[in-house]
Amino acid sequence: MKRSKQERQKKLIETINANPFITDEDLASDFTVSVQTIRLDRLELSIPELRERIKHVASKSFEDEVRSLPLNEVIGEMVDIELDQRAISIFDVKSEHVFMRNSIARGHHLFAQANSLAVAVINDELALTVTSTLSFVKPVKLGDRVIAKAIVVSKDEEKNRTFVEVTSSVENEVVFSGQFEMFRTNAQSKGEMI
Amino acid sequence: MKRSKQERQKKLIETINANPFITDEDLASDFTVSVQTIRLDRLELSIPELRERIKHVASKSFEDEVRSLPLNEVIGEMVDIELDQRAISIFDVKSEHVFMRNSIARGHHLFAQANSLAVAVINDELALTVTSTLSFVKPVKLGDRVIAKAIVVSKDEEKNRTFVEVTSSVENEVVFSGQFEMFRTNAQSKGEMI
DNA sequence: ACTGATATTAGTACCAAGTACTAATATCGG
DNA sequence: CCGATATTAGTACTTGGTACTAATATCAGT
Repeated sequence: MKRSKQERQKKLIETINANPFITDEDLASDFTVSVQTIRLDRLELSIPELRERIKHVASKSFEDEVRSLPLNEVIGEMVDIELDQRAISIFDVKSEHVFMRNSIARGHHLFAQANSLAVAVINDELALTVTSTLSFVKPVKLGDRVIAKAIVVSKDEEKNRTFVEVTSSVENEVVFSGQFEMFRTNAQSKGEMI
Repeated sequence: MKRSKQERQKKLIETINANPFITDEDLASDFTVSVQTIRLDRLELSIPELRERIKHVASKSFEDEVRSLPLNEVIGEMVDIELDQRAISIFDVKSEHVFMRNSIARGHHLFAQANSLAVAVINDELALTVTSTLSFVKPVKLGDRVIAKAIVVSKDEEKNRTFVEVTSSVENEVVFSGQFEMFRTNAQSKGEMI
């Protein structure tokens, strides 16, 4: 069954990679060797102990959470905001945002940045996009830093509408612009609503 | 400094949520109480010990690893496509797509579904969105299944433009519609372009 | 068959970060 | 001032290890 040390160690790496949550004891019985052998193997291969492995996976995910959640809140990093007036955010185009073929950013990421900025600039409990008109002026490429500026251009208090204009640029060249008509629940709801 | 037990426990929850990697000892010195007090608190609040917390975070992330990526290709699941004619995709609204406050889907997810469908329906090497006009007709809620239909309405061969109309509905009720003007690199580029 | 090297196993002491439990003090509210 | 609640202290025990020493196995080559 068990071939050489090398072979065991190779499988050990695979096994631990597939399931970092396995203890030395379990590994030992899996490989039908002693716990000490497993520990010597880990030592030689410099594979950390269970608890360190788990911690690593956990902390990695904890950082990612910051990266993946923001798909909820504002897309891009908010650098300036004056509620009901204007807001600015920065969005760095990474490989996960572009078409493989040509490294051009997918439109919905630009929209997401602009739309979430339009939502954020509105000083209210709730803001929803009603309509919008977009213009993708110039392709945005991998590595570009997109700066989006949102400006509140007008309001229709009766209809609970706010009109926001967002312009995104890369190195001072406009790449995208959009007009957003936003619905807002207005300030009656000053009190907490659960 | 320290108010009541309740207050401490409330802050304890917050602290641990913010950083699950903290030990009882560190918590004790943070709150200037004994380690035992912290342990009693955790017991009462049924907060697991550090190692269990870490394990939880790690295993959660281990499963999630699949969910965070799909923002790349088509958003939603393509169920039908006839190139240059029409395409249909389904998108299930999950908790990561909605505003916490009211469980309404964020606009950019609906846009992303529609936009990626508009891109997909175009039978060409490359399709880019040039302009679009959107209408968010009705709020989409957590748990809704959004069906988007894209139809190619016209073409301007000279200008390399294709016009696509996308209508999204939930249970046969229209929730979103968008007109997309798409740019396409046309069929000269039959040969592979790297 | 014998030797030396390499590999494996066994065993001990120790650590971190706990649980579980008992018991002694503090602190507060009526 | 008394009793209840809260806090602290202390001990025994647990997991999943590290670090280290020492005893065996196993194998390869001469």
